[in-house]
Amino acid sequence: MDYLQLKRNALEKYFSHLNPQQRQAVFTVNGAVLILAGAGSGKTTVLVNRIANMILFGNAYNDTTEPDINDEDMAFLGSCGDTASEEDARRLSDIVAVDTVRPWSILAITFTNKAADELKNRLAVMLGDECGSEVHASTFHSACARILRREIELLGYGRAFTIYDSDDSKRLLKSCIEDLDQNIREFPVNYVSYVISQAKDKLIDEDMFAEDAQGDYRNEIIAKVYCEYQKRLKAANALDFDDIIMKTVELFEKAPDVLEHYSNLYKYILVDEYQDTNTAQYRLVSLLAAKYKNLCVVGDDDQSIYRFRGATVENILSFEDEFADCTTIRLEQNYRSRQNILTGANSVIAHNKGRKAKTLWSDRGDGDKITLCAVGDEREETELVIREIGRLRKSMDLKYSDFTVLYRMNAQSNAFERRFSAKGIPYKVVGGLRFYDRKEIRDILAYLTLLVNEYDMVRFSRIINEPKRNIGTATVDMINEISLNLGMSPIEVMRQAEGFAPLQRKAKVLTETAAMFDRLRDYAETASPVELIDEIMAVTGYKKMLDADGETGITRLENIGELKTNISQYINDTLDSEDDTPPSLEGFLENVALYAEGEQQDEDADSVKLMTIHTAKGLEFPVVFIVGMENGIFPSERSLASPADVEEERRLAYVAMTRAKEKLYISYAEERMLFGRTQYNQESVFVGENT
DNA sequence: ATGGGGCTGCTTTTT
DNA sequence: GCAGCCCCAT
Repeated sequence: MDYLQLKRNALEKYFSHLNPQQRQAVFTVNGAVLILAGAGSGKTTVLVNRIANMILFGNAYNDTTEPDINDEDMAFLGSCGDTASEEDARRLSDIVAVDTVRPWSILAITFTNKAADELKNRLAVMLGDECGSEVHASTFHSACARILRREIELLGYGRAFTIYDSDDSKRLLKSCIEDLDQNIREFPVNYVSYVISQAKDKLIDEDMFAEDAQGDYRNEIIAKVYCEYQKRLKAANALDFDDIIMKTVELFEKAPDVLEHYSNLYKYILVDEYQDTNTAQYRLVSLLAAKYKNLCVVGDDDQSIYRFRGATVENILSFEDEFADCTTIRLEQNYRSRQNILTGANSVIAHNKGRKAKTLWSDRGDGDKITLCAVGDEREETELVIREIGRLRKSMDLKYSDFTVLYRMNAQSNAFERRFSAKGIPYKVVGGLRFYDRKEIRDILAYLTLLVNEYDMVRFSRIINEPKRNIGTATVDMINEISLNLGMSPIEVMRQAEGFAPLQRKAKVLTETAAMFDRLRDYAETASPVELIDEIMAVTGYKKMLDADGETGITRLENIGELKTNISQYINDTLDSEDDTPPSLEGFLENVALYAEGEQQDEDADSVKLMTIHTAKGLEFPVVFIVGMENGIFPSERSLASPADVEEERRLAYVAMTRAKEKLYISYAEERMLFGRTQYNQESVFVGENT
């Protein structure tokens, strides 16, 4: 056998735990690659192995040059086993490697921190901790925030910018609408926020929006609000989530040398869940990949369920047109579910038009048929689920944690929670209120933020009278107005309260409070963040306030204790990771803003899981109940009018069905109490489509 | 400036 | 059904 043959055999053996399509994806290193990865097809495994291949062997598999090889190495190539040890891998790499990629030249982008963490962990296992952690695996937002921390001064913001989540940004938006003297009823914050966010997702800035709005009364006003909102964000030295992407694109377009720098740094780019990218993210990736054109995107158009937040399936659908020499690979073997479940899911999704046809298959056997259950009302639905859980626990020896109930809307969890409690069935609602959304946590974080960025007007307004200091809304509005007009920070305005006529009556309390902030800032110079929180709690009277608040006060103090634990953990983790950035308060706050993980849930707890289908994406469970399969619920009432929306709902149904490994139940009720009213629904159109 | 009572409105969610 | 928000009374 010649060298090329031996080399390929050896590499195929090294990756023999993958199927042929997965291996093709792993070996295709250069140029544009589209990996259409069906549900449960081992997508993350492919990503991890592809990165490992790039680092260890580079383009060895497809390279056709024949180097001089000594007999000993040739013999090794012919003999190296399929359970290659790390030593064997090194030697194989020494012999065959061609154009290997340095780990830090790889940018792997995901949507969630969870996905980024999983990628990092599996890379560390496969490549060793050191090499694994050198790969840049992060979310769109943290990758961009990292870049902006270095470069944002080019756009006129300060490097200590704060990141506003949707609650912060809605507060700011509300103040803009009110100050522009608009009727809040006619321009509800949620609506305006949605419109502006949609615009930002499409890279439409306030000037472009104003131009497009000409002649449309509502949009003309929204354009004014948008403009004011951006002005205030900048004054507060803050970016909202959408800005993080949009400003990075703006930076790259304005400063070609900066783009050049990052293009040279990230020579290989991988994007996970590509079907969920929006226009801004698409543009960002295009800009970064334009120079070397090594772009690999992974996704499944059938699992695109985030259209409502700007995701455009078109990005994945048109990828092959965009990159003419693109290699497309389909992963259709499913390692998760029984065939009967997949057959049902395939048959439902086949009703969608304009998709990249895929047919999932499994060699795990047929398994049971999907169980369809018509019930009278939501009460009967819960009884059905409880009965089946009891039955299967006995007959199949399953644990509570093997069961999951999936629903379309959070409001549907209520009926299950009540009945599960009544019957003593342990359950856990996954998702919902997050730790960092709690009032007390947001308040303490607002204090911390102000010590880093005293221009942050939203956080200032949040806590300046919390606990009560007799500084009411009228005074706060006045401070903010002066601050905006003079370009001073609100705290600076308070310091100089004596000098502003409208504030003179309140001057005493204002200067005192400003002095308190100054002392805290001095304290922060030398104290650890945990000590700083204790000092804030004591000095501001926040602790006193909670102490006086009985039960809720105790819980809230406990939560703040939890926050302190999180900070210590962050500091330890950052020290351990030998990252180039040392731990800091700023770093922690960014971490909180971009990594607001949900409630820590003990994975071991033996409980039935309740969650929305959106939350379940990417997860798998032995037994799944999809409940409320009724027109008006699923597909949702609001989607019924638009075929495109119903298609998205159908994809959602597909995601739900493909979560199940062993058994799948689908139920629908004739009558259902929702939002305090009884409604009568027909079975969902999707029910009939699954056979 | 603050607290209480009525009214609305309400998919899906991550960053 | 209920939470959050607005307005009004104190």
